[in-house]
Amino acid sequence: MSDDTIKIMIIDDHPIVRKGLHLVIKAQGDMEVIGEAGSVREGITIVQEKKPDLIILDLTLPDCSGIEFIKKIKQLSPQVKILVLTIHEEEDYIQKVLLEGANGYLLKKAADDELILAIRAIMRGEMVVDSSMTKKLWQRYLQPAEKTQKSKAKDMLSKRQKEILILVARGFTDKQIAEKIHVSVKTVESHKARIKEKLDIVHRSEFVEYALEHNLLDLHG
Amino acid sequence: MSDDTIKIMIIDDHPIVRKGLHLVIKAQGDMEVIGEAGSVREGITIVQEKKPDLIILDLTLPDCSGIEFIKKIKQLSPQVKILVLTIHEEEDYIQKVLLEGANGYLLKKAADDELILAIRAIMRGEMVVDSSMTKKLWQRYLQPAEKTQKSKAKDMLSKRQKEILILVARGFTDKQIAEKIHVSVKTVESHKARIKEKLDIVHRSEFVEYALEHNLLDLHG
DNA sequence: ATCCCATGTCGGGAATTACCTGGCAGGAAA
DNA sequence: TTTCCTGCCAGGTAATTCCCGACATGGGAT
Repeated sequence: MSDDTIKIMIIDDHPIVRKGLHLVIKAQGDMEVIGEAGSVREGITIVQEKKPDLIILDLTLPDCSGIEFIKKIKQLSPQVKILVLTIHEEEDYIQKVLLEGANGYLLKKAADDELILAIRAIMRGEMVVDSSMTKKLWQRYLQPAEKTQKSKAKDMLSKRQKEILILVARGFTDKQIAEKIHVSVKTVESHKARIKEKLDIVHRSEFVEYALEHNLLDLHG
Repeated sequence: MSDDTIKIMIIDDHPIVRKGLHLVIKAQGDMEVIGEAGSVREGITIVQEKKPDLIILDLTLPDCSGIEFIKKIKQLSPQVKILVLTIHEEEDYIQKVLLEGANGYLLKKAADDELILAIRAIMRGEMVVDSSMTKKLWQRYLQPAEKTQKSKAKDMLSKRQKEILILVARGFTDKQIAEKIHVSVKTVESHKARIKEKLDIVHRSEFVEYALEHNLLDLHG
């Protein structure tokens, strides 16, 4: 801790990517990879043991979402810097990630020297966001309440509503949904009605569109 | 060409992954990376100039599908080996890729020494498939006609049927679809009925499921 | 040449589903 | 405490989908 070597830890479920990052970092004189992990479980253990200065984190981990991980890490050791490195260009992710306390958000399509620059910037206390994402960020924040509210609507939907939104988008009828969640068809209908009101939508296809845009579908039960 | 160094080219749109691969390969004594590209256009040019022995190819490229690329390369220089390295675990991909003449299919979650082993195996003339995919392959080929036909059904669906399948999955009503493609509601209905028969499905949700499994949705018009 | 069959195009009428209006209870927020 | 939001539910009506058909066309097999 006394020397100024930056202790870095890599969490990514693709060994090849880990290796690449490892080698890129090792090529720098003042950085050192002190741990690698392919899952959240491993990750947390190693973080506690090795106490890295900075964690390079891929969001799509097998056991749980990277966002949960950020939350946990920031609880355990708030001083550790987190650089998210991902393929996701969706706006939702970056907002959540930054709100959870990540210090940087870089896309995997970034060049490797961008990564090094980002690490140094973060260690100086700056926040780094991939340039191709900043445009989207600006759009989001410069937009007046109107659309912004809709964008935030996912968070405004209750758990139940989000649940039903997804089931509708997956093509289930109200009846099927009612059976799935053990309520009457009428209840499902009124939930749907309120979702429609909130999101200002009319057609079923807009449920799908919304779910698609917010990555609520993606192959699973 | 006279010495036995394996000349490798990397095509992947993530520079960090490229770097990683590059460094992993360079660490071997008998391999050399003679070119990198982040897109198909670049890729083809470099292949023609540098004449690599083996191409490591990511399927998700910005300008066009990796499958098209394989086709082109195999036309231009049939002797070049192609190792597909991807995150896609879907069965569809691997089948197409191998049919197009790829010599290997590895997932990015593979370890880096697996990659090296794969390269050597391919250069010996073997075919390499990621172990986590082989199970799926077996399932596919061991299954009697019944389900296999369903798997192949996507190709068996007519253009019109596929078009309608997607629209249904996107949540449009028959009426809306009819307007979109300028036919009567009744026509849409009979198309749907025939799709259902072919795919042996009953509910709308199965349209969505099918479309999701076959990557027919993914954010676009 | 002829038959077969998948495809693309339609209807009528029945069955199912979704929508609108309205109500009620409980909890959180103001 | 009052208001707002949520989750729950019904009746009646409108819309959608399903199940029976139909017919013309064009490619493949016999």
